[in-house]
Amino acid sequence: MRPQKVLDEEILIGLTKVFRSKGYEGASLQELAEATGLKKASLYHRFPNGKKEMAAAVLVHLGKWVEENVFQVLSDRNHPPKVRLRTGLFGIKTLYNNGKEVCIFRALSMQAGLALFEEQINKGMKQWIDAFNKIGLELGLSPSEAEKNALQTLVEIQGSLIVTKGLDDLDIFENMLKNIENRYLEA
Amino acid sequence: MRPQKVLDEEILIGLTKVFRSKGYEGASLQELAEATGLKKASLYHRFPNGKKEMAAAVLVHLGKWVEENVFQVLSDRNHPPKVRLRTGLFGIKTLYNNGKEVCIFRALSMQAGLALFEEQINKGMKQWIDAFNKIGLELGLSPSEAEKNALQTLVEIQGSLIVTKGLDDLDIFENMLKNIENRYLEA
DNA sequence: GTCTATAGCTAGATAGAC
DNA sequence: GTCTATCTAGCTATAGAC
Repeated sequence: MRPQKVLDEEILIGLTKVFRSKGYEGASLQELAEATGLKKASLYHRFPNGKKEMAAAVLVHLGKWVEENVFQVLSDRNHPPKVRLRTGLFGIKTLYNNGKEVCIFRALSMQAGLALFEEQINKGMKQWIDAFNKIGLELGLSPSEAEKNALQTLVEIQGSLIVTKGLDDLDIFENMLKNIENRYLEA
Repeated sequence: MRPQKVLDEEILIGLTKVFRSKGYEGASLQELAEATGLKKASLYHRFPNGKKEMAAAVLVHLGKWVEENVFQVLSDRNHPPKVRLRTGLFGIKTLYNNGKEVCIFRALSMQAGLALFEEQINKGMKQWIDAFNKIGLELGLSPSEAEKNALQTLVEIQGSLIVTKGLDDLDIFENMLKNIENRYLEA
């Protein structure tokens, strides 16, 4: 076995960067190869099913990151709910690089005909709502309020990312995260 | 002069449909031609600068629709502010076809390197905020509250469109419009 | 496992007849 | 103004040497 020239982790980071900034259709194999430091044919060796598989791998990779740095943090009973909420929101801030980076769901949801992504996106969003629903309950919200707050939180994160980019103003994302935290703590 | 086989309005409707559902990179000249009922070469006769010009025309066309059916409605002094708010929000509901259609800003903001779109998107978002800021003031909000509410409204519209599509649940968009209205009226 | 080279295709865009 | 036919460039993907 010949040693890998580029580690899997580094490849995924490169792929993520390109898909996030260019979207699925906009990301060319050329760019993906350059961003990973591999030649096109080598990328196909790692991902035999081509571009689709690369994008799917990016979704899984980011999903794992969120699982560790957001969902697990929010549900970690070793810490009080308030601390978990704060830490989880910090994970979200990191995920989107303070609002500079786009949500991968958005980047990959624009191309048609790839039902695989739609399902992963649907599942992913449900996980987000579920995670925030639970922390809301632990913070003393009623079931109906917790549910409402969780949906609202997802909407505000997604919406503020769009508006942050459109108006080129990182404060919008930053402030929205603070508002989300305060709404949970005041309740 | 030979008569136009397809009217400008119809062409724009076809182009809009494709760009909105496929995004900029994902929309092929093939599809754009089919959607408009013209052949590719004929499309180039109408839009000599090609795909870029077609997308720009779509932005202008939708911008005019919003100007008429949202901004002018919100600022029409012939009606009381509450009625205007309700009617403007109904225009927004129509614009996005109850949440089934994507925001054109989102559809066109994913491709890189076309500064033209970025500028139009930035300008468009500022207009939205400005319009909601004014109606907020007329409804008796303080300047700082009106500003906050206007930004929040844009975030919630954009975010709810994303989540509505991701979770395939039109109620999310519908309810968010109601929440927006109530927040203004209760203030 | 990585590479060079290239196949096969479709994209965006044009030429020129009518 | 619309069409058929076509160009060229870029795309995704593969073959096969090392």
